[in-house]
Amino acid sequence: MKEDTVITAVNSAGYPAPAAITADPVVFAPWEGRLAVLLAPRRETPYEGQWALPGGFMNPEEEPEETAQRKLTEKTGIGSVYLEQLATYGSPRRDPRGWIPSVAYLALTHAAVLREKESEARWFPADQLPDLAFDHARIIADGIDRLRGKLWYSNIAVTLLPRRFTLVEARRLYEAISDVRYEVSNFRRTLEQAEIIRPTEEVQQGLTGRPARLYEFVEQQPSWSSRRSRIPGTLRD
Amino acid sequence: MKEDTVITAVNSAGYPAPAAITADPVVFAPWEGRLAVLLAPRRETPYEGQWALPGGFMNPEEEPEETAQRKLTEKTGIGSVYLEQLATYGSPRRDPRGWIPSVAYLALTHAAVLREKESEARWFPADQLPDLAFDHARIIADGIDRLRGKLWYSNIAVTLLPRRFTLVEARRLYEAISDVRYEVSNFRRTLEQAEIIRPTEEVQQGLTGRPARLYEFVEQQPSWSSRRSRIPGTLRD
DNA sequence: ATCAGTTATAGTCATAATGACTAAAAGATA
DNA sequence: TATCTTTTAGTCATTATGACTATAACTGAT
Repeated sequence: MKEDTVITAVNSAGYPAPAAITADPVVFAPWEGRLAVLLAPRRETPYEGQWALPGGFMNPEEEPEETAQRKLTEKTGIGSVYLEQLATYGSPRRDPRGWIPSVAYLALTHAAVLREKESEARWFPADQLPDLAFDHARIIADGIDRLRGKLWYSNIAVTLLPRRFTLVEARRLYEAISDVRYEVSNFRRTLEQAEIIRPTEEVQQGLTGRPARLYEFVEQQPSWSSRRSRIPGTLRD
Repeated sequence: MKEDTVITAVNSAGYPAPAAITADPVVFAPWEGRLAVLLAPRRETPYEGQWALPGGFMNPEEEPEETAQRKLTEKTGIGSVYLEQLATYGSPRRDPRGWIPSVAYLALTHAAVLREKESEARWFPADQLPDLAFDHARIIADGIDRLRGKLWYSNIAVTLLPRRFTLVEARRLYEAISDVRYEVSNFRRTLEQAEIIRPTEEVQQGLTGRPARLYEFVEQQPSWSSRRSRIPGTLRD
């Protein structure tokens, strides 16, 4: 495809159609104590050389979520991750190539799944992003908002931590996402009382100090927490 | 267009493209004490004669949200409503005509905006829906979930009530949406304490009994409530 | 005018949750 | 064994919540 070429499409009924649809995963992971986003360099026009979300064109017969996962694997080598739909960006001017809406996905995983040697993709701290292609900066900002919004009302963080983790690890993650410091003791009480996490029998040997107990998430699949708060009392009967 | 005709599209770069994209508003309003959804009868194949969301095809150069509003007005005569993106339904088999993703919108308004005489659209109780075209039953279910989820954590109900309202009106609405009965006194306390609503000087003369004070929403635009709950104590500094 | 009958508002109060601390436990090291 | 470090495990005053009870403001009938 030549530079500055606008792609168009007309359907068999004679009406203009979108030139294509893309699916773009916004992949988050804890990385060096911070929340990081996975970006891949663009290898083609437009925005060649700039960083972008590791997404791409949907194929016919493909669910958008499948596209997000497939493109993520193609561009970064990363396998199956947690995906939830974020939003669709459909402004007709968001892509210089033409009318190409994008379905964005919130994706969560661990930083370790990326083999940096075998991929051109890289982690970037969520608050220090490079120049991004298309409207991807906006999409990432919306992804961060979603993640923050669900953090304390779901066990969404389950996908960002190993199966067993210490309270310090969990607290660092929550602090990295929300950009707020929590009081250690109350942090544990809140998560335990909301039945988001549960202690196990295991402890982890630290380098120094008392060994930390290992915790696990109560449910395995991310879901909204059952605890209702701020909702007024109901009537019996 | 003939029945059972599949529409296809190929873009100018030679790749298959979606045949079209639609935008579908899920319009809610309080109606006869219940939560109701606005539906319009389909006048064309496929699903001719069945009830469907009042949406339709996006034009090029159009934002999806504009499409949702335009189609709503075309099909029901209703003017500007509150719109927020709900989700995109992109399964390649969701529309028998071909590859046609739909961007669904949550729309909120008052039942009175529909002039029933001048439109074929109708309100249906959200828990008594007729057979629906496409995957619209699923879309509406997701819309109800979204509305319930935000009910107590935002002032989203502002768009469903008149500018000034009584506590009983507000409570009936909250009960209709959440399908839960609330204790009167605690209901008021919760909404006032969360600074979602605020009392005014006015009172409304009822048919019988003590007149009810009129309330208003604190902010005018729907937004997430500032009150943080279940989030553990932070550290000072 | 007074007295029910209604519908709203305005408390009360025991219990639970929250925010801010303090104490103690369990390891490594001097 | 003393000391330093990192975690866990309380304590406690304050606030929020759930479930009631009391009072206020109106209408209509005696």
